Formats: sequence, C-alpha cells, structure tokens
Amino acid sequence: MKTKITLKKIAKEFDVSISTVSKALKDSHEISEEVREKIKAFAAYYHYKPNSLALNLRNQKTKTIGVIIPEIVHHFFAKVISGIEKKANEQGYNVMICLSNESYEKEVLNMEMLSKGIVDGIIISVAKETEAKDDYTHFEELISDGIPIVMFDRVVEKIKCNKVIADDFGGGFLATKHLIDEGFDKIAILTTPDYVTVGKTRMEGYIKALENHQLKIQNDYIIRIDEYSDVARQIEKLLQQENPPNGIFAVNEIYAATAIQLAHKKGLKIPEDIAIIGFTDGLISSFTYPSLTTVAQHGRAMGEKCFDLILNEVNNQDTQYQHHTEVIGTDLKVRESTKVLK
Amino acid sequence: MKTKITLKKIAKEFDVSISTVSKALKDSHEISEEVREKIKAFAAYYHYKPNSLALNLRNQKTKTIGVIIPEIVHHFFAKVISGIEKKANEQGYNVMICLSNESYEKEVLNMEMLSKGIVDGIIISVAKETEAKDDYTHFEELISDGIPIVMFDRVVEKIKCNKVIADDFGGGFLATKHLIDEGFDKIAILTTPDYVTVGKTRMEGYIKALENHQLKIQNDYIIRIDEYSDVARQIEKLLQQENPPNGIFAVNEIYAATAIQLAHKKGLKIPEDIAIIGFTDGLISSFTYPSLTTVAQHGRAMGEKCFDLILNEVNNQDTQYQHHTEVIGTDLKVRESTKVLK
DNA sequence: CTGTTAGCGCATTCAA
DNA sequence: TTGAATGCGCTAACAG
Repeated sequence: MKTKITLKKIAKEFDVSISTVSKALKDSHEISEEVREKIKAFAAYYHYKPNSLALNLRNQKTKTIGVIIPEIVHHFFAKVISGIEKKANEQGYNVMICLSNESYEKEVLNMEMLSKGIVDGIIISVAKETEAKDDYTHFEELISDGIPIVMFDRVVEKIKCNKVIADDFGGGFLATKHLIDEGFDKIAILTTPDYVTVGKTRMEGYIKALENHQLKIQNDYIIRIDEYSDVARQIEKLLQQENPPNGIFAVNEIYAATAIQLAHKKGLKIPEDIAIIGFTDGLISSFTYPSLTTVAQHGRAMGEKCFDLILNEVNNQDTQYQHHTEVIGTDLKVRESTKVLK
Repeated sequence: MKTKITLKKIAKEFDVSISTVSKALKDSHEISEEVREKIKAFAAYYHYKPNSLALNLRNQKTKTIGVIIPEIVHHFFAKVISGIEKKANEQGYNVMICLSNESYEKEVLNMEMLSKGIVDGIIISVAKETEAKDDYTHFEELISDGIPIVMFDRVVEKIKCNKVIADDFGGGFLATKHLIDEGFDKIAILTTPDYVTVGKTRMEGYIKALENHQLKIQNDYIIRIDEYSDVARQIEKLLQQENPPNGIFAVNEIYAATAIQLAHKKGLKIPEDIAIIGFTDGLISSFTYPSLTTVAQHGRAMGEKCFDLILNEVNNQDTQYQHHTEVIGTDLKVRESTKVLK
C-alpha cells in the first residue's frame, strides 16, 4: 500500500526540518519564497492533507458530534439527521451516526465508544428498551465526565441536559380536537406502551381534549400497540368491537396507514364512517387513499435546534450555563381522511 | 469544565510513571498486584477510557468507515446505511455518515475531509450533480492516494474500485415483462434524466422487454422526469395524451405513487384501465390504494455487501487484489396495482 | 530565515 | 517490578 504523505516525509525529501515544512505550507513569511514554493508544489503534487487525528489530538477538539438514534429507517429520524447535518456542515462540523436499534445494550456501547474522545458532544434519542428498563446511568456517567449531551424526541425527564422535543401533548390535543370539531364523538387512540414517553404524552393530549368536550374516556378505545405481535390484528380488533369508534387518532404514521387499510377491508367509508388522523413527519400520509390528515412534526427543525444547542454547549464548556428544553410546535395538515364534506 | 482523565493524571495521582499505569490497566503481570489493583480501582472510579484519537494515531487505523450518500431522507439509502452499520458493528467498526445532498461540491468536500485520516475507507453513492457533470477526478485522486473506496447503486463505470449495484437492468426488464404478461401492451416509463445511470439502466431493461415482445418503443411513452419542475404535471401530461398508456413502469416509488394518485384523479381504474409498477425498497408501496406492485431492491443486503468489500480491502491494502462489481438481485413484489382478476 | 523542543494520549521496547 | 525513551503527525514557542 502507498503510505500516506506526511510532513516528515516532505521534510526528508528536501532535507529541511518538519517545522519548516509546516510553516511553508501555511504560507508563513518566516520561510523564504523559494523553499516555500517548492515545498508547496511538492505537497500539492502528492495531495498532502494534514492528518486530522493528529490535529484533533493536539487541539483537544474533533469538530465532530455523535448522534445516536434508535432506527434510521424512520422518516422522522432521517429528517432530524438531515437537520443536524445541515447545521453541522455550515459550522464545519462532522456528524457521526450510530444506531441503537432500540436496544439498551447497543445504546450503552455507542455512548461508550463516542465518549472516547472522537466527538465533542452527543445528540441522542433514547431507545425504547432503555425507556422500558428505566436505567439511565450511562447518561449520568457521561454528563458527569463533562461530555455535552442533547436529547431529542425521546428524552429523559430526570437527566439534566438540553432537550429538544416536539409538542407531543399539544399535538395529541390538536389531533383529537380536530376529530371532535369535525363531528366525531367516539374517538379511539392507537398508541404505544406507556414507557414510550412520546406516545404517552400524545395520549395525554388526547385525554385532555376528550375531557374538554365532556367525552368519556373509554378503556376499550385505548389501544397500546404491542409491536412484537401482529399490529394489524390489534387494530382490527378495535374495529370489530361491539361499539366501534368513528374516529381514530394514531400516534404514528404506520398505525394510521394500517388503520386506513383495515377500515377499507371492513367496508368502512373514510371519513364518513370513520375518520383517521396520524402523527408524523413522513411521506406515506400523502399517498394513502384517502390521503391522511396528520399532525406534522418538524423533524428537520428539531435537528437544527439540536445542533445549535450542542454547539453552544461545546463552545461554553467552562462557563456554567442553564439547561433548558426547547419545544418545537406541531401543526395540523388536514387531508382527506378527516374532512367530511358537509 | 471537568477535563478528561488520562494516564498521565492517574500516574501523577499515584506518583508512578505513565507506562506503569498503562500496563496496570492492561492487567500486565509486570506490575505488582497491589499497584495494579489500586490503579484499576481509581481508573474505574473516574471512568477512565483510553483516548481513541491517540490510539488511532498510534495504530494508524481508526476502525471507522465513512459513508457518503446523496440524501438520507430516502428509504433506500437509509436501508443501505442500516446494512452497513449492522455489519460494521459486528466487526467493531464505526460509521461516519456524510450527505452530499446531490451536490458535486459537497461531495468533493466530504471526500476531502474523510481522507484526512479519520476513516479507513469510504463507501459512496454518487451525487446526481456529479453524474451530470461527469467529473470524477476526486475519486481518482483518493484512490491513487491509497484510500479504499466502494461505490454502490450510483456507481461510476470508469473508476476502478469495488462496486455494489442492484440488478437495475434485470429489474427494469422484469417490471416491464410483468406488465406485458398481465396483458398490457401500451407501456410507458417514468424515468430520470439519462445522466442518472440507475434510471438509464432500468430503462434499458424496459426497452429490452418491449423488444422481446415485439412492442414498439414510443418516444412519447418515455418520460424523463425533471425534478426541478412540477413532477405531477409531467406525469399528468402522459395520462392526457391522445393515445394514453395502459401500463406504467416508474423507476422509483414516488413517481409510481404519484401516478396512482393522478390516475385516480382522472377517474381511471387501477389496474383495469391502467396498471402501475414501481421500483423501490420503500414503505409507501404497501399503503397506496391499490397497493403498488414493485421491483424490490434489497438495500440492506447492498449495505452489508458494501461493508464486506471495504473491510476486505482495508485488511488487504498491501496485497494487490482484483476489484469487482457485485450485483444484488431484484425481485417482483406483486401487489394490487398490476393484478387484473380474470 | 531555519531548526529545536515540547506536548497532545497512548503503547511498547529496552534498560534499570 | 518499575520507568525512561521513542514514535504516531502536527503546531507553536523559542532559539539560533
């Protein structure tokens, strides 16, 4: 293999010292024009590029930040990443992406490896398994070691760090209220198990909206989807109840789109017989039939905010500063699945 | 800020040398049990972790692979990444993801930064703008500098490196043949401009299938979508032709799903009046109405293969070895949009 | 104008 | 059983 070109090699080539080369390549006026030029020409010819590892080691800064997400094959997370990456790029930062695959163990592993000096800070959305386990010592540890951390979307209340979340409560409220306003009164929710905080929070918004309109909260209208068994089957059961709902609020896009399909299958008209609304930042919604009304999350904006916060913290590691939680608003994208023509 | 704990600090703490600490933490028998234990206890207490930068610098290996993709908000690319990441993880490698955003300039920038020693190898799918520009000197440069490169999906013929592609020709052929076999004979294609090689190759498969069945190739059935203007409008025009097609092969999922919507809008029955087939590894297809038949790409498998190849090359940089192109097969996922009940 | 030295954090060889 | 010295690639303070 061709070994990479270094200052040392250039120095040897011209029989000068390493620092002479270093200065020459930096166009230092300390070096004679003649030497400078020939060194620069040689370096250019061999595509000399200063080794980042060496620089980082020296500067104690890597200009890269780590991002840990549960899954990359989720439109929302992909959006967040694109937001982070955009901002990072503007500031000359790199992004190192790790996937926890919703596993606690992989999350811990990722945190550990990122904390070995390769990144200046970490942006993370917590794995479901971690939320279920309710064990956050790995976060506390890194924070106490002085590594800046920003959490987004799936955040941990009790950990002290900057956070960026969507307005899950408001979004859940908005979605439910929209269904009520459109005249639906038997509203079910397709949500996650309670340990998934975003699902839980969206449901709180749902409940609040029902209460506000004096609608009863019915336990058989609250479906906590178990992803490890047949999702469609669980939704189907809801539709087959004796007293089925005429409106469904799904806390994510897949549940909503699946509900649409199952409603079709059962011969229900959407939205006349049953209205459906989702919660997402995804693409599927526009292509379902009828197209799906959703509460829009702004993944990209969240990503950008995450980067702002982490950068801020990286740049002010010495000065003490207050952590806070940034809430990114959601809004309603009304499409056909809830729009009854009157 | 709390500064990170290092061997040096531990050494000072116990008034021993750095190398003693280093050895103790490695459980070297050279060090007395007593010293070893107290050093290890101290290190554990302060979460000592060897600095990766220092290690990498020393070992001249980073155990991280750079990946450059045009867009992360594409299900296909996300899948590839998840494949790469999975394999990487198994081998103790990290993945650094960069986005070119389809821009030539950003691609070059990314390549340059990755080539400064932070990664052992690069996996890349070429930006559209680069394909359009037809300028690949940045690849040649890195390769001549001895940096292993693997290209996938959007690859460059003339660059000598390992490649992983989907069977685009075969997939295009398969899709078109399927439509023909189902009884459709006026088949249009929604494709990309010719400089996007995957689109072009899929179209070649389309043409081959038509030829095989003695069907005429009609220029007004070949729509090269310009993404910078209104996509829907361009597809609509196709449907409004005097002699409209009764089958459409779209080289990606979005075009196909959009075509479905527009066909609805025009009152066409799918697949009776017009059959539609896509090419993808995405999620939308299962949720359109009717659900979309597609040629399935195996993004994850491609990602895994990419990592295998790059790892192989990283581990054999000295030994000369042959580059080759790995073709990952595609297959038909028949759904409702092409299935005429007879 | 050019070179020496020191140091970033670590592992390793060799000497004590 | 411990420590000093060296080097990975680079910069910067300082000396000549």
